[in-house]
Amino acid sequence: MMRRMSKYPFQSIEPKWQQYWEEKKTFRVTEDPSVPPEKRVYVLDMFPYPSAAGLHVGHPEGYTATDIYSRYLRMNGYLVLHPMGFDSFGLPAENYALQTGTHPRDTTEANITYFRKQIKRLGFSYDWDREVSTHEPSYYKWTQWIFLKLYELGLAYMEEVPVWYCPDMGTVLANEEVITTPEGPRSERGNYPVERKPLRQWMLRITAYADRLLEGLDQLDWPESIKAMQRNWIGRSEGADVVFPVADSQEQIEVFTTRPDTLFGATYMVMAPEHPLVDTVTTSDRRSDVEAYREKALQKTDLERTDLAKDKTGVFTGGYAVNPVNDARIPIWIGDYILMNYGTGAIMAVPGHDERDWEFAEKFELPIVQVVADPEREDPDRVPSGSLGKTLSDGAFAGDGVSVNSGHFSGKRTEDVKKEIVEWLQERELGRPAVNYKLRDWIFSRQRYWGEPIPVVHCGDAVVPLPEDQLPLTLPEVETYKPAGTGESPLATVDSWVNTTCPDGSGKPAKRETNTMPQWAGSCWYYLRFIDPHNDQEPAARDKIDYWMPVDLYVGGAEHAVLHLLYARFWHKVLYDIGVVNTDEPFQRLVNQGMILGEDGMRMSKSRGNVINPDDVIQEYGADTLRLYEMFMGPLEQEKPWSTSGIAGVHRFLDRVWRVGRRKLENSQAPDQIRRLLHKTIKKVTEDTGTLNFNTAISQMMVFINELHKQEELHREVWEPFLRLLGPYAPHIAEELWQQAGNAPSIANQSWPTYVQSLTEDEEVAIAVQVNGKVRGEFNAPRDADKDHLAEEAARIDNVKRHLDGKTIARTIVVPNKLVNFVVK
RNA sequence: GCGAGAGUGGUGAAAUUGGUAGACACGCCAGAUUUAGGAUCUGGUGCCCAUUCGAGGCGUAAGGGUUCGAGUCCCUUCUCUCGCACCA
Repeated sequence: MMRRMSKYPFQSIEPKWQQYWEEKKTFRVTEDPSVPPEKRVYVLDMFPYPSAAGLHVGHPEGYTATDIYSRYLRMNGYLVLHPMGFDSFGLPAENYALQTGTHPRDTTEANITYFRKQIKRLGFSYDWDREVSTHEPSYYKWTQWIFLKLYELGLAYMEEVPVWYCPDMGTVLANEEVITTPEGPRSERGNYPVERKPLRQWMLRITAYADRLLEGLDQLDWPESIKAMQRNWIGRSEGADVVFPVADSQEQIEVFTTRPDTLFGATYMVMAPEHPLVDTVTTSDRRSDVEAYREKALQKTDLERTDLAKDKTGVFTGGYAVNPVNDARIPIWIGDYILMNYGTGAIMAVPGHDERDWEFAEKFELPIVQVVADPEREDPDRVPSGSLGKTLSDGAFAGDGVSVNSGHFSGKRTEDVKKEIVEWLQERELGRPAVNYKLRDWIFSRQRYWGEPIPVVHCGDAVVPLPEDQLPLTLPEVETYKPAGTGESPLATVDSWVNTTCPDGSGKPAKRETNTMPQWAGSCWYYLRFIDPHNDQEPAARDKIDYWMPVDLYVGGAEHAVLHLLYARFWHKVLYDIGVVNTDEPFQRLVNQGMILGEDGMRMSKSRGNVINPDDVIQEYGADTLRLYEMFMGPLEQEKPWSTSGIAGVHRFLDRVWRVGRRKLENSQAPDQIRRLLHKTIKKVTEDTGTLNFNTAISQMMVFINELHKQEELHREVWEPFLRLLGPYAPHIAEELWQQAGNAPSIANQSWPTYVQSLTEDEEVAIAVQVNGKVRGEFNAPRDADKDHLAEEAARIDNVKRHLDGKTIARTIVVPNKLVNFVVK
């Protein structure tokens, strides 16, 4: 590799200023009551999991963005809370322990040390006195405390549920941690096969907050896509529960439907194979078929019940139900496309107006009846009652229309029928309005070692929460990190820890809960701990929470769109309800930084060999270059590929800044043109920094430096404001040049430069001249020259004359300071 | 299929309320300086013609519309990315 001949000694400048900031605690922030609320800002990064691989180039992207913004705000007189910490519980450290026997704490803390060092090398303006790590007992004491609150509120409970179990990891995973792959369901982390298994688990009743989680989204300044994903995940749907009596029986089957208006078209029912009434409705002659199907379906849950769903399957139970609106006897089937854990686990099938039911009915030759007509395709009054109308000529019609073949509801619009039919059912106690959610309760326990122990004790069959004064319940040392093999965590093997006495005062022997919390737990509330990181009386003091919350800007990757951001919102709302926090939502504004791809435009990965290591970049070009380059690549939110020559270009800019800065500073007035350019630059950089459009701000600074570079002299009156603009972006070189200009550090404490509007506008402007909308010439005119004058001037241009020659001017449009357009015939 | 977003030079990208498309940077070409250079400096660079002078044509995924004027507004179509995916 060739030696770089840089004249710009970033190798010595950067450590110098990092040390300065650290020693002087330049970025420490304390709550100052004299700062008015609108001048207090909380700027937060998603804290990292300290992996063994160290920082990747994606980390500095978001971190640089918030750093620039924070520095910019400080220079504008804001008090900025800008902390950093580590999400330090998690599976990789435990897997490593499994292989090597190294305590996860040792691995984790070594990784944190390395991460912190790497992050500091980028010169971010964090208040490091507020650093927290979720694995520290002083932190997870309060994670456990919040769990106890959830338990008290009935929001944490135990239940035997079919859960995703991963034999390779010996643990249970949340639905959200399981992904569908061509090989079947797999763990999101590690890509291990997983299977369904009923196990007793801790659950959090997030569904109780479904509506509030949904409604809360409206007031948030978040990307639409993230809000849409959360709405979709919550999956609220309104409809009705309807009761179908089972024929010749006292039993009844309840179904959930979003289309009560199609009730007259329900020609059969389908229940999930696991439905408790299957046995009851099945007739003896159908029993063996039903049993066999059920068996198969239950096995299939281990595989992809959803993936095999392309071809619908099911069997007839032999039983019949009665359609409550028309007393029709309709057959009851079971089919695995009906999920037990949504709605009531049974449906009324309306094949005419539901594609899935249509498919099923076609396959098993079940009757299809049309009960809605599409007025755009046919006249509702002429729909035949015995056969299907035009609306159903190419399959089910699931849209809204006008009811037909529906007794006295016929002729009315879908929307109205929905309402009226539910009222009709309600009067007869055959149904009621109902709401369902796709959102399920959150499976909260993990059979792992490296997580927060769940602070409860099992006294016989009773679950007794640990008293608060016994928190934190710390992790014991263990011999082995292997799961117990019984579906229990490694903690189950530590008798001395598991066996305890019941905290109810009876002193009876009892056993500790051996499950631990998922990694999401610690990250659900870390933003609150940053506010008061050393408080040993409560998670954070309420007055400090009042001072800072909510988070004004939260920046991180879109991969946390649903999980982390939904869980954190849930906890926050609970904390709001019990008075711990002052706001209903934690993160007012969210920005997702786009992923940085490899030079080949592909996702960076070791196997592709396209990984860029930030350490190498800093080594070769310096932290300021890395920061500036990542911001210059393109809009923050956008995905963008790395470019090695692109970073060299940005480095060239800083080199040039440095070389310009070597000139002797003149205290005389700068040329008018330079002063004007400075003011334009201040304006552009101010606006773009405030709106996080860092790429265009940088490009304006480049324009300025390119111009200064052409000059012989350097004037203090333009140089110092420029350095202050550069400061948030490339803080090390800015500090150094600021000092070299004879100023006392730190530039970070300087005020942001202001511009004079009149100086951002040139006295002379270029006016484009168009004939019929095509540019035919250009001339200079004084700013704000009057319209008639501009039109006259424009018409004098030779080329314009040629195009006007022999034609009549029908209209002349003059846009002041911009253009003149002659419309000719 | 549903939901969200995006299509602009060889590349990353700019472009107030509709007002000179391509700022800035990379790459490339030519030149200067240099023992050398992924150094530095100067000039050029959307495409097609002409190439000596621009009084030229075409250009923002495709087609249509509104307008004196459209990357920007409206309609239709296509492509791509991301998310969800039998949720009744």
